[in-house]
Amino acid sequence: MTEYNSLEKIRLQKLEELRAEGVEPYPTRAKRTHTSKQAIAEFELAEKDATPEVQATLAGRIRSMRTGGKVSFAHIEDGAGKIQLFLRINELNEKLSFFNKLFDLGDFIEASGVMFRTKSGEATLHVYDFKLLAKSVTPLPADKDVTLDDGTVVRHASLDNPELRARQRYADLAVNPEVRETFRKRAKLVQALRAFLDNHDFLEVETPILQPLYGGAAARPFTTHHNELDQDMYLRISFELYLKRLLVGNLERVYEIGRDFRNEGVSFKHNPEFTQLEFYWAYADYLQVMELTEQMVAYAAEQVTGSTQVTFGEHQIEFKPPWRRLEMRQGILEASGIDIAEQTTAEALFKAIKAKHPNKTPDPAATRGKMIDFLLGEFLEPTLIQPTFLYNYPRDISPLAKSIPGDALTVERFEGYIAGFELCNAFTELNDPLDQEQRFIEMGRDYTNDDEEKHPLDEDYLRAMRYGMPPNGGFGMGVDRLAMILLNKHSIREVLLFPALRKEE
RNA sequence: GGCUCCGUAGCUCAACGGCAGAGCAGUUGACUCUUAAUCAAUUGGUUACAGGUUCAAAUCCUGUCGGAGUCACCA
Repeated sequence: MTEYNSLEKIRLQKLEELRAEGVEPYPTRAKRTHTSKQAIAEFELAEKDATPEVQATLAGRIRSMRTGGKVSFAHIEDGAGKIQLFLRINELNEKLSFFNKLFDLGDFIEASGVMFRTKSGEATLHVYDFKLLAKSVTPLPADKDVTLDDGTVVRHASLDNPELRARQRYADLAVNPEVRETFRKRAKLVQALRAFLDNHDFLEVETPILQPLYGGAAARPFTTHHNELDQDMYLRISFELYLKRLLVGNLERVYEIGRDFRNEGVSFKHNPEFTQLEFYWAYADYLQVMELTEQMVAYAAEQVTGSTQVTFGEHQIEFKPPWRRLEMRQGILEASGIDIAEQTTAEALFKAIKAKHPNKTPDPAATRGKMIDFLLGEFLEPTLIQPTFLYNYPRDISPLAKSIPGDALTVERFEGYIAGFELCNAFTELNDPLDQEQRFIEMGRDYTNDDEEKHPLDEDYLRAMRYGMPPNGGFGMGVDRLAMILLNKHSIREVLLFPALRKEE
């Protein structure tokens, strides 16, 4: 049974009074002829005539009320904006006090009347009749600023608590217009990415989220169970292996935008489910993917913000191609003073790091690739503020990427870095089934200490590859992270409508 | 998971061993052009939860729950 607080009890009482007056507080249908924006625009146009006559029926939520005995004002807010209502006893008679007494902030109403301009100059609907559309029982968080006696203005942010804002995103959206704007822009971002790929002849596809075997990344999966099949299933950790199966099927350019699930830590840049974009491009290599990537992201930035240059915290980020290209060996050499090409084994590399940076050493049991990744994260990554393609990665941490001809330790892979963190990951895809099988086996050996993290060997994927897979370039990007950068939000929770939270109570 | 900080009225916050407060919101009344309306009066609390120390606990201690930050983890 719901327990109501004192404010809610008062509103429930009003709800009963409304019913007693014969007013249905939740009528089935609403009517409107104009949005707030349309009504104002139409009125401003009509004002050029001597006698503007714009009749309108508006619908929206009451956001402020200034009630009086014989005249009241209110603002309602709809999807397009806010508009003021003017209610006068002359037209409404006893309905005015009915409005003053029984209507509350947060109620949805429908109001009909004629547009006019108040003495203070605001385009306003002179209300001839109104109707309740939905009673609000729980008050929305108050939003108002107050000037104190000493003259200082205290802004009472309507809803500021990050936990409440995330848990009750509906209330956050209802009272914080800038939050609505953030999510409109996020939608625009996804639209722009989709439009860009569509225009480049990529086919949008949907592959299984619920999979008998997970793969395509090194991450712990969520596990579930299908009752009728009596079989464990996994929520996907990447789209990669399914999308590449489609290349075997002669679909030359495919992409998917959807949700990945990784059963790992939560942080300002990690949510257990996140939106991923992956595409695979037959007959292309990672250099061509690089070019397409910088074009795509620049296009998206422009569509979302109107410019290829955006502000992220203290940084001005310029997305206009071409982006900086930095070979990983060179980047790590400059950032840490260690040349990974000279250290061809894990043992040698560990010694070199320990000699140079005794306070910053990786796990001595790590593979060479993991140590290189450590150097990258520790020394190089924080310095990559402007969009940068870091390319040529160690083979042993890239089991799905193709080796550089003549270099057994390195693969054709790049990651895009912006504002000091990883945005995307791409490579010339491995299409040799025998090499791929070998890599799976190697991964299994490297990860034996941690069962959940090892790359499971996907027999069906190898079978698909044996039919023949065209050479291709593949790409993956965290859409939430791009949204963070474009919208200048420093936590992934700010760009997710409903971020993962522990359950209440 | 480790460490640090936080949880007080519907919302935003004070009080930091000595009577639990303010602004907004709410309630009652006044006001026929208000607009972050104004004026007068007024309601609202198991201080997240459980235990302990103390003459006295929102305040100090322990535990639990939830959150934030950070580290670890995360190609």
